[in-house]
Amino acid sequence: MPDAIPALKAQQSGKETGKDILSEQPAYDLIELFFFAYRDFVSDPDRILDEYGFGRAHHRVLHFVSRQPGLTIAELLDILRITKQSLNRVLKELIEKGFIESRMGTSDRRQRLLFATPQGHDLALKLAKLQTRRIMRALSEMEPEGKEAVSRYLLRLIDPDDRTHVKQLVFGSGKT
Amino acid sequence: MPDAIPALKAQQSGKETGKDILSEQPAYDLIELFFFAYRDFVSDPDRILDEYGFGRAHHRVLHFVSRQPGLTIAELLDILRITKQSLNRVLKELIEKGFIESRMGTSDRRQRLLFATPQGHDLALKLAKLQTRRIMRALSEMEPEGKEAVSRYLLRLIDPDDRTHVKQLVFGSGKT
DNA sequence: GAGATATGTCAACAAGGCTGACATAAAAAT
DNA sequence: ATTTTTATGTCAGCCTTGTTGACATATCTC
Repeated sequence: MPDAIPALKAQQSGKETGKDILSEQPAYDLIELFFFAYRDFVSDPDRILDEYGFGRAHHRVLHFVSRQPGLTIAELLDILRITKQSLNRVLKELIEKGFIESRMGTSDRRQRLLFATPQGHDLALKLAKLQTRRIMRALSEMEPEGKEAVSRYLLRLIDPDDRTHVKQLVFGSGKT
Repeated sequence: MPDAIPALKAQQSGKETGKDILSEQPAYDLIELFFFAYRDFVSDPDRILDEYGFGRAHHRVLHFVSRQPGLTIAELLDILRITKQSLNRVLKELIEKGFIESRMGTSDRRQRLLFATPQGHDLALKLAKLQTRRIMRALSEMEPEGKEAVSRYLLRLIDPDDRTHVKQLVFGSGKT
């Protein structure tokens, strides 16, 4: 990281007020690459979603419901970090159009358990494959350790409090 | 990548219709980690932006103008991929509040060259440092090759057509 | 039975995208 | 020199997706 070098020198030669110099020198490269990568990454599904009259909000909901059959509203809200009113708007549309089904909870009948219909699974898979194509292109020619590094990096960008939760969600159990 | 293994087996044992099996098996882990990481990454600056009456759109504009003094409207539009009307709304506010300055182009007087004011640079730096803290936390205990891998991965997620442009923007010249 | 919890819903609003139409000044082309 | 193209600005209205606040219902828990 070229940006860090002048900072390090400044610190070593003189005295700085900041606590940790390395964290004080902006990592412009990773900040900007993250922006551009995300910009392009989420744009792939847009065209397809459009055909169904859906947006990115629908995509997120459908994705997690498809991945976690039986997800409750509360769990989904915790994943997406939006209000129940916002969620309900898109969820309602997904249900009306037959992509998601809501069943009453068995142990707790106040809960709604969400399931993707076959149609819902199809669409979710289609979109996931599209994004996977981009990911595979980026991973190609990359060592397994490289993929490991990327995975660990992304995981550690997440708020520490959420990491175990996310790990469970993503990997199924609790490893890294 | 555990997801790819069953696919590979399916392909090797039988015959599939898809072109490339590896790209057909959803990389759920990287898809979801990317979502959660981005969610938390962009949330850091929000509180500070709020104090100034700004949103994420203002942040993006300010960031790139601060990083590239003399950026033109057209270049900014190309980076952000939004319409000029959308850009103008937030840009106007940034100029009115004294965070960005717009000067007439010298060689082409139709152009507006954008510059961050000292106040603008201060805010941009403050936000960049905040995000850098998260990045450094994620990179800690990571080998230099790990950081390299992350950087290359993000770069290669970007549309191929844009990569050289982004490289120039991010790294200053044209290396990788 | 009382209170807490999971969800649904109405209404209003804000941010930040979009389209379409039109205006101006300056550069470029003829 | 005139015409055309380009870079930007602006008005008006719309859409998606987020927000808050208030209130309703069913069900679980104590």
